[in-house]
Amino acid sequence: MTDITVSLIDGESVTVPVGSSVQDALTALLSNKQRKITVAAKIGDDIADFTTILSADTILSPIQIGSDEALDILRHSTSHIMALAVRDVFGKDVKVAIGPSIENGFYYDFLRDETFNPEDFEKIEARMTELVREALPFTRTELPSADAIKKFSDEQEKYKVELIQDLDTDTVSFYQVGEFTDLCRGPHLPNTSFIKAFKLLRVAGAYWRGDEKRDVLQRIYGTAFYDKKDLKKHLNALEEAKKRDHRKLGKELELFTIADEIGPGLILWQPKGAQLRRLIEDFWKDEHYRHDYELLYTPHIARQDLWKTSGHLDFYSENMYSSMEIDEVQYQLKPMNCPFHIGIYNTLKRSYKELPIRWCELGTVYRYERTGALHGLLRVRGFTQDDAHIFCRPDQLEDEIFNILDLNLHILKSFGFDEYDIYLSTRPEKYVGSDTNWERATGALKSALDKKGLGYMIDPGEGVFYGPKIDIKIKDQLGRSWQCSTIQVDFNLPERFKMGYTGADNTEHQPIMIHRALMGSLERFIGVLIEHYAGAFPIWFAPVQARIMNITDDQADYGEIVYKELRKAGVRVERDLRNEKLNYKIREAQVAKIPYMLIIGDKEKADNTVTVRLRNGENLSPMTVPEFAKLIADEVREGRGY
RNA sequence: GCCCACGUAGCUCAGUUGGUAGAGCGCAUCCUUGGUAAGGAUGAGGUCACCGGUUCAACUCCGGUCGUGGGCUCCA
Repeated sequence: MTDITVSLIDGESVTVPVGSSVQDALTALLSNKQRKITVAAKIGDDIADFTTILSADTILSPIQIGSDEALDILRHSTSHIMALAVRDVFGKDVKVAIGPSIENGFYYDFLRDETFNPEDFEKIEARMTELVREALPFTRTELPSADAIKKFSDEQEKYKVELIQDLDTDTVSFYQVGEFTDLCRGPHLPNTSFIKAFKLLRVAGAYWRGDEKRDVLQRIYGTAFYDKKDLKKHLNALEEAKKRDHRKLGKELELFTIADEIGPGLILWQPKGAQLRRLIEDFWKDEHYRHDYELLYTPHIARQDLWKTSGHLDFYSENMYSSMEIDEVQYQLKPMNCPFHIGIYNTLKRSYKELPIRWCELGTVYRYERTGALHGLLRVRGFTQDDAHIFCRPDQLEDEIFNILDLNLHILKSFGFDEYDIYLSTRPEKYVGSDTNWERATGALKSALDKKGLGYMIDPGEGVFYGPKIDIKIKDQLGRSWQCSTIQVDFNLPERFKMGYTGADNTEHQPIMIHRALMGSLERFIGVLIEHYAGAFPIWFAPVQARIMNITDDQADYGEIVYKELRKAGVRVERDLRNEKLNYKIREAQVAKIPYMLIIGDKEKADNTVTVRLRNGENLSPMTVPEFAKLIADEVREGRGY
């Protein structure tokens, strides 16, 4: 038997006998102690199965522990182990569906009459630990599809039967670990001993194949790592995210509330939340003015006919609230602001010289969301979009998109977001508008992104039926992504509302319309801001910038004077002049995440100063009230950018 | 909407096998006047989400309604 030499991606090579598999090559590799432990390998772009027979010209790239791919393989394998453990503990009456790896973990869907509870988790985890300790190998086999269907029919595994039927291939592969043989493409770990750390996290209902008309399965979520430290780190991150939950902080910091008697998905802004929102709105309006936008206000309801013309009644009615009758005419609550802006456009005959027109509005809209979809500030039924519509000529489109991106990134950056995932969505199967227009618009979006130097991913066919769009997801301090900004080209509404302008050639043309929201909605954006800053907002938009606290009652009168002076100077200041110990007052201010604590005792009163404590515990030397007001003003100017 | 869990004082939560409720924080009053993360005492707060049923008796058991949370988008 002759040997073959398999090249490795890094230029090395390994020699194995003819007929060897990937596993043999990996084993040979592992004997070289210099290399890190490998859990799988890739041939080209495909993850190679261990049983794949190698040829001499194969280029193998080993997947090292620590890579994202290795984590996927680990988690997918752990889901098999969990399924095996579940059936060991609860019997084969538990039917299995699918068990993929997902971001940060894995799940497996089961059909079982009783529900899984936390005590069950302990039993399952205990059994999993035993299985891991046994270092059970994962072995691959293949069967003709017909035989596989028979096998699973005999075992009454109807989900597996359906999966194979839908695959429509001649043969299917299986992986066996212990007693559990699962339909699976692989790849898997060499054996279970690679699973060093795992944890089951929660159980939730999930429809078979995501279809709400089909069986509801029980989905057990878990996560796994190659190292116990990584698991601990991940669990700590989950804890940290919990602490930052905007619903929890919103209550603790008295920012907003949602009341049963008022209704789900309807936000009540408390004074501090309202202040926070006002500061954001003011900044937004100022920035739009500086970027040559005009501000609009429009009503919350409109005649139903408007929504017929716009087409919303045809394609959006399930998200709209039912109509109300006023003077025998039907009116409906607005789910979008666009038709109103168009209404303003259409009140005058427009010339090409007027374009582009840039109109913005903080427009409050109402949309029906299913109760199960509601979530704090992030998904609500009444919300305020930071909306704008730009009406322009085709030759202006690219510049306008560029300007929007410019303003968009500037605003996001001002709030501390400078990492983004950008998606460009192209023409879907069903669409309106000419192919030429679509191509031109998509090209304009692309070149604006390129000019701005922004990397982006293409979401093919994910555009809205009326035009292509750019979506921007921002990343918060914990690295989580949030969809906020959207920029959409629209060929539909200008047509439906018969919008026009007179061109230089004295004939009528149709303007292009751009919809865009940068923060998405104030509700969502503030929700994300709360989590991003964990409630400790920068000075320039912190609802409270400073709190005055006296040491004894003797300085209460001085505290009042300082309070009035700072308030006049425009500082957002509170006073805590209660008969309490300083320690106690500092603790409360600290919990409330107040940026500056102004401490006044006899010394400060005599010198006409305040002692400044920062929320990080640091102290500044005493300063006069005007000095402190200037410090705040400077910091605000720096944060706002001017 | 669907599945599971949950709903007790303003907040965070206890409440054993059915016998109409507790703690801490907060709040009020008093004592204390204390220099950088909780001083002490006393007291007031509850139709146990709502509606109905079982029972001599329901916060507790059963049914319904409303609301909240985790999911239902990642597809061998």
